Amino acid sequence: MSVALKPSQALNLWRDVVLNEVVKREHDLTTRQMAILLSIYMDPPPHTVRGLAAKLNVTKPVITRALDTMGQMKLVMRRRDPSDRRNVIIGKTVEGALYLERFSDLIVDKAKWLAK
Amino acid sequence: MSVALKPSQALNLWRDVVLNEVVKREHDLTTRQMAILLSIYMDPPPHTVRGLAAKLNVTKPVITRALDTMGQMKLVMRRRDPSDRRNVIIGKTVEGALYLERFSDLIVDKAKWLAK
DNA sequence: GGCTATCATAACGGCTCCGAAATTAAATGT
DNA sequence: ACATTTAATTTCGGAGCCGTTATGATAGCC
Repeated sequence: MSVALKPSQALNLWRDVVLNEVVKREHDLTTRQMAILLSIYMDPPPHTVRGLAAKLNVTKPVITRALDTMGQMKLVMRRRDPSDRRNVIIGKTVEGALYLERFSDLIVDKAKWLAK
Repeated sequence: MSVALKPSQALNLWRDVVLNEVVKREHDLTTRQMAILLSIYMDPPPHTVRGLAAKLNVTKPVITRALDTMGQMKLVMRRRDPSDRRNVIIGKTVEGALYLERFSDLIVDKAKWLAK
């Protein structure tokens, strides 16, 4: 099953959601940070700095710094990989899950009213 | 008619699109710039600095600077309002329309494969 | 043990954005 | 005509993110 969406509906949806995020100013994540956050929560684990950097096509310090920022916001968690202590395993948090839950509700709600 | 979308589909859609934009690195717009751009192209004109600032709940310099940046990218256009020369009327460009057309195609395409 | 490779982070300089306050220009009121 | 109001911009100091390069710590190989 697929989700049918017309071009103008897509742009209106994007405008509604982005506008809502800007006005709300809750966490003020950059596009890269959002991509990292969604990858962590929606892609199968484990997630490492190296893996995320490769996926996003950015350098590793970009990931490290984004994790610093989002870690302070409690949206993600870091811990050392016990089996190879060079690696850092990136994990979810309750706050992060709640944030994305609210975010998805917003998208679903805006989508509902698109072609009304 | 409405667009049915489940929470996990919404987040997967967002991840796909945002990831694509990050990897592509075409214009690298901030969230605020994207909100401004989409408002200009999807909301009924006329658009002014003051109006956009009020809509996004930001100060006017934020709008002025975003228009500087996106003007250099040829995504938007500025001209004085002839009937009240204090106002600046913000308009669309061919490049901006093409950019958003490609962007909407991306969203539509990603949406198509969501629940496959 | 010692060499090399790998992973993440820290340090550095550069760029862009931010909000607040000051400035310029145009319209309006008296 | 002149003071006030309104719109947009410029200026200023500060904060955050960027990529490159250097550093530290762990693992694997001989």
